[in-house]
Amino acid sequence: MLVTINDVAGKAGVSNAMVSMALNDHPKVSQRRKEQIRQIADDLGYRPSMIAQNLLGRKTSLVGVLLPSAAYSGVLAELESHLRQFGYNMIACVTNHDLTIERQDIDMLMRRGVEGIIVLPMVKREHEEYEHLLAPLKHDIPLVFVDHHTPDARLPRVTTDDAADVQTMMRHLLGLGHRRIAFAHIGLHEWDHCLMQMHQGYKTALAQASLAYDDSLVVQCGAVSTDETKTFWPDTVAMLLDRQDRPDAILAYTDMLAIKMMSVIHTKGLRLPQDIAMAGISNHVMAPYTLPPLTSLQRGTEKMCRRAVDMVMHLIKQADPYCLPVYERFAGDLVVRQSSGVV
Amino acid sequence: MLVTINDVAGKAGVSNAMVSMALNDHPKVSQRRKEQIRQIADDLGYRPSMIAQNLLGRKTSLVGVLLPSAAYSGVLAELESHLRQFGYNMIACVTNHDLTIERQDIDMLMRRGVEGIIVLPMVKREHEEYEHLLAPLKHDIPLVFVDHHTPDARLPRVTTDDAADVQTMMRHLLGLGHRRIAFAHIGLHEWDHCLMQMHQGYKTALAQASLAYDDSLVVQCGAVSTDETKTFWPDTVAMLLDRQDRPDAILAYTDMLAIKMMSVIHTKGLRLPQDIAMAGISNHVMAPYTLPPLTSLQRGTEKMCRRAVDMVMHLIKQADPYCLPVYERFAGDLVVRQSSGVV
DNA sequence: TTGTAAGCGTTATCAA
DNA sequence: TTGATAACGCTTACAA
Repeated sequence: MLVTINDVAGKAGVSNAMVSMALNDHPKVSQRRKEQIRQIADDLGYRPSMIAQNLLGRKTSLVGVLLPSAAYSGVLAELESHLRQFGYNMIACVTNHDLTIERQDIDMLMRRGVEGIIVLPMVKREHEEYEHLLAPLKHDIPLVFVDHHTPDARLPRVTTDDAADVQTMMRHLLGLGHRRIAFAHIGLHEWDHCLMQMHQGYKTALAQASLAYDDSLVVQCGAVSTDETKTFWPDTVAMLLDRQDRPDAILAYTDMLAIKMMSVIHTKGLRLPQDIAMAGISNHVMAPYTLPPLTSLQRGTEKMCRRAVDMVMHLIKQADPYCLPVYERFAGDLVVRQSSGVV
Repeated sequence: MLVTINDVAGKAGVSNAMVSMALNDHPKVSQRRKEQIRQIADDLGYRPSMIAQNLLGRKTSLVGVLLPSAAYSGVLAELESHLRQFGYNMIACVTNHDLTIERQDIDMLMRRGVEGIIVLPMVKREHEEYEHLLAPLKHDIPLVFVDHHTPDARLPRVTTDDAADVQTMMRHLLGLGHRRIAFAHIGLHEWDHCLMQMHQGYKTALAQASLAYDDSLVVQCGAVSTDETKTFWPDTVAMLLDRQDRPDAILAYTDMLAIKMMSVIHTKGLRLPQDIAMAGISNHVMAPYTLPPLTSLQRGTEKMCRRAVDMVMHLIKQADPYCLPVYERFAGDLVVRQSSGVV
């Protein structure tokens, strides 16, 4: 069994209240007593139970994180590192894209007394499926959405700046003289906010360069299912490459997709970047080692995570879930390598 | 404020004990009462506080996970998914390879009443630096080490079977007729248990094939620093490829390293796998899309994680941290692609 | 069948 | 300066 405050009090021959005050450096306790009690507490290896402390006040120093799948686990570590700067710990829940599980997890988090919740995006979430997420707000437990499309614009959220990032990459490609630039993705759906934004960024960039938008250059080269399994359609890519009016550059919506496409380009015997240029987004660890090294874009994920944590912390202090300017986007940085055709 | 059991009791005009029993389906409560009380509890949105519940018994349904860096975050999600099968939740701590932080985290986890702790490996941990890890054991809180070299052989631990995995891959390469097989890594140290095991597996495989061990074929092609930053030494790889007695195959200790090395092989104008074959370990998502697709080995990480969770669960029930056959290795599965030179 | 009371480990508010 | 005592929200004997 763990040693309690009463054990210390007993050994020291004082009341437990005395021990509590001494260890919390209360001014009304004499220096001698403090030292004596601290000594005994140390000897016994006493450590105050946070459970008991939590029962008193509202402060559990706990934040819940809901993430849909292992795919986001990198963000988990990122969030934890920031949370601990504030002395907070994290209960992580992998909801597996399941609404029922998400509901149960939120319930559990509230019952454990978390002070805030950070929600990462599910692949698919309909608008009406937000109700359970709003429950914590009723109890003044703030929610922050990360990379997430929310139904209520007043809810605090942070995202990467998908449109801006695509525009940045497009400007780079256009600057290199590419004119027919394809945009490759693995699924465009109403609920995929990120992809919609990217698509928008693609169009905007073309418009700004006074180029016509050609719908046939936006191609789906694979698919994601709800369990995050990704399929890749090499045949579609091959068809794209075989076209008379082959694009002179392809912007893939992730580096992973770009790399997969590059393997098709290579087997087709096309030269990269002379025959066709390639660019990805996400700056994957592998990007510097592809053939040729892949031009990419380092996303603002880290900044975004940090801000998400700052937001929860702020909201926890304010106890008003609607007190912030609520939507912040974080743009990334271009990483130029050879695949885009730099001279 | 959250609604408590007393709120329900007040509204129902009964004692709080009544409510507790009714909601816990205690036999000594009449059916009518149960229904009535449940109705009111639901109306009020009452959910019992786990904090209060935790204060009573020892059961917090909480397990702590210590992981050194974001590099292991994939394992985090894996562990969480298994833990939740048992109704347990996870507090994850990223210790950043820092012993002081690890000590604080363990202290925090105990004060939060976790029932068990799963420890992932630090890059560097000296034997004498285990004391703080043993503290939980003194309080009957079981520890399970994952992929970890422990000082006390009686401590429960699971690892991937590094030696066996390398042997599996070596057998594959030898079976294809390769004789001069190099082993590439990014740092061989006394404390890097995994790499030592792999090295051992490499030697064993050679011995079993009645081939001489050539120390010059074991080459360090990069380095890891304590903050997990990995450097790659292309020049060393180039030198290896330029040697008169160039190896006819290279086994890299991770796919990442293999892919980096392949980029050097390509720029040297050597053909893969005709001039030199390549194999990696870890079956990276990218492995099927390298040029040529990389032969690799899917590690037993998932099985290992599942077992780690099973072990903690078992130990929690047993309350005896030394009650298990303690060391289990999980071997992986060969994934043959073209880079190894399959005909 | 129901209510009362004690206790879990703390902290805080009183008196002494 | 110190020691009782109540309180936090819940469970469980025990008494009614």
